[in-house]
Amino acid sequence: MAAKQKSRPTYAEIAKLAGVSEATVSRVLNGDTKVDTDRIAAVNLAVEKLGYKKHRAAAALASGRTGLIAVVIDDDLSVFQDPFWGAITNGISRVLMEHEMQTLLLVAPLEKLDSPVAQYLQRGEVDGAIFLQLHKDSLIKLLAKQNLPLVVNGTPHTSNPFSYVDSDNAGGAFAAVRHLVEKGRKTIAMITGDLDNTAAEQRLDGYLAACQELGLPKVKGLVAEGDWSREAGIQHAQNLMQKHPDLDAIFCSNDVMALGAIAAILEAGKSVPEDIAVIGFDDSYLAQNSHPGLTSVRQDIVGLGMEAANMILALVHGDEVHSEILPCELVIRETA
Amino acid sequence: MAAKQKSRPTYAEIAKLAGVSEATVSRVLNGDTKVDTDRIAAVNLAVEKLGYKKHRAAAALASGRTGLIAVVIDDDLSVFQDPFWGAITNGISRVLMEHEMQTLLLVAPLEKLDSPVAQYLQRGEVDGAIFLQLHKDSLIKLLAKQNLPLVVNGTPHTSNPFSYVDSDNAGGAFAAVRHLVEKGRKTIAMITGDLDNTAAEQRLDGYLAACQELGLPKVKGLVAEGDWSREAGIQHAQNLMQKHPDLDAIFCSNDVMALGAIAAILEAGKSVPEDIAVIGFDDSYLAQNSHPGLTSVRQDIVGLGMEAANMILALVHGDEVHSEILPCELVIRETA
DNA sequence: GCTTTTCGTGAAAGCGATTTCACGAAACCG
DNA sequence: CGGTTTCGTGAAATCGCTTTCACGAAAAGC
Repeated sequence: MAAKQKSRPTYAEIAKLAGVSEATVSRVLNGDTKVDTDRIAAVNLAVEKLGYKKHRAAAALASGRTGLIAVVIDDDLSVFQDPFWGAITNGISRVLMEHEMQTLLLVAPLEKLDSPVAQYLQRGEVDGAIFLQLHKDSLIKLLAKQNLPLVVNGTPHTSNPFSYVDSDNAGGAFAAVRHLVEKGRKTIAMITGDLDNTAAEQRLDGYLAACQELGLPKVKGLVAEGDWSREAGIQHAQNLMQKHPDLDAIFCSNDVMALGAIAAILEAGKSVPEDIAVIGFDDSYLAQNSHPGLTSVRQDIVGLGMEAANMILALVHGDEVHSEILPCELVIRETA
Repeated sequence: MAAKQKSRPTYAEIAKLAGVSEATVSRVLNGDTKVDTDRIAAVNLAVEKLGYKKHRAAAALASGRTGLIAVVIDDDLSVFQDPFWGAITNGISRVLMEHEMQTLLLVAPLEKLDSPVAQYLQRGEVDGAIFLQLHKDSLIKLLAKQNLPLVVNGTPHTSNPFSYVDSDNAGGAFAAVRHLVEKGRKTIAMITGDLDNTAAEQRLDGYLAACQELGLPKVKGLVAEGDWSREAGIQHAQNLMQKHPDLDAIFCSNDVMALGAIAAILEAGKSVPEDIAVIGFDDSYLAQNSHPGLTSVRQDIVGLGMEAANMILALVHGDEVHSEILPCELVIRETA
């Protein structure tokens, strides 16, 4: 049924060939240092000669460690279209593979604490888990309590003790606003993402901090809460233009809304960036292929993935880790 | 080191509670029908009561079946940005999960036959593999020879005996051209993808077939071979406009090139779709968020994934399968 | 009605690693 | 220099499930 292999070598054969016991083979292969140097060499030689590779299932059964790290994706429909998780998973996978660990993909709705995925994770079938697109903390808390090594992508809402990786959303937003100011823009609006989301919140914080520190006059009504959608971009851009005739820049919390805003601006007979400059966030495919080219804040998504993987490896290994914030970079194109 | 569980129930406990032997428990849990009905019920009841879940590693060790299906992604850099594989992997993952199988992600360069991934696959650590973005057939052939159940996404180059899933690329292209003709377009050019790629080839075939069947006059030089990039779209659109002043439509083999073409057309002072209509392929994020809205051929990517998963399940189960071609759908927006 | 199949079942032998435990040798101690 | 530790090592138990095998009972065949 399964593929037939020319039966793989086992510890028994290595032990015989190297003239040691199976226990010693295990010690060598698991990096136990308290083994005679000659024996280590002998075992390694035998391993080499036989082309031996560990049988994962057997190792997992005996040791309780599976060599698997789950990448958990909270599945709502938006996920299908968003290249973000592809990139981050890619980064994770590379790092894990280098360390002989495998990436197990778990895509499922996580709303319930007793969902199949939740149960699966509690069952010890993976050595650790990396959560992407986290909406609620409850499951994580539960798992953390059970000592499952965990890393979260994105800053958690509550100040919980779990480690996370995130982009410097505030810093990226700050850089965007600074760029606009340097270009002489005076009335800079922002269309935020869904503010339930910590990333959206942080980007708003960065915008507000920049406005303050760079001495922009405080104007009411320049911040509009969007929901990441193109429609929100269009709608809010229209409103903003109407309410603020002197509006000369809009910073959007993602590229989709930025493109929506640009469409609305052009529709209104104004030009980008001459009349109104626009900056997006993510430097997605969209920004790179839009016309005119969208200036946007780039996150190092693959880097986030690699960092997350390194953290989980450390945790599994029993080391302490601290959360990581990766810098963002402003990519300047034509719209600002 | 690994998470500590309150020790899970085992066959021993189920057997005792149900008053049968462990062998019978195994039979029931693996769907062996030749067991007394009462005993089946008793076992199921015990399983329920104890909240038992099979220990995968143990089952894998004993049976040689791992319950894992590898999703293999040939890793070149473009993968990072392309939402395609995220969507298809998502489709795969859902179906597998429903069948208690797990999705193992393998992202790595596959150029060599002795790469780590290649070795891994040959080692029987997965029950089957689904290949995405296949560039060369050699590895697949090797694995097929070793009886590893395989499904490929995309039509293979050579007519090999492995099963595959693909979109009806030719049909999609045909529909695009037909739409253009129905809109009264007379001089329809095509910018293809990299023609080493079977999808690009099939889309070209569809275009050519449509031209012929719909009675378009044969004009030399209306087909330009691109490479999927925005730059190719720009460049070829410029050339085409120059060589064919009466050009009134361009069909592109993907959305990225279509957006490039549109940029070039606008740059040349012409309008879309009034002067020149443009249709892309993929109905990606880009098409949905572009301005003006890009008419594009949609593939059912998640459907491809689900189909691939069903096929691999059948193969693992020992059933025969036949390759699947899923229909494409033209999504009409503003550019054509 | 007696032999031959078939059928359901449990005992027990793996699957291939890991890990505990005990033992002899070497190193350390006072 | 006797005695206690430490150290490297192998034998053997173990992980939890699957599967073969043999056996008694029931069904079928003559």
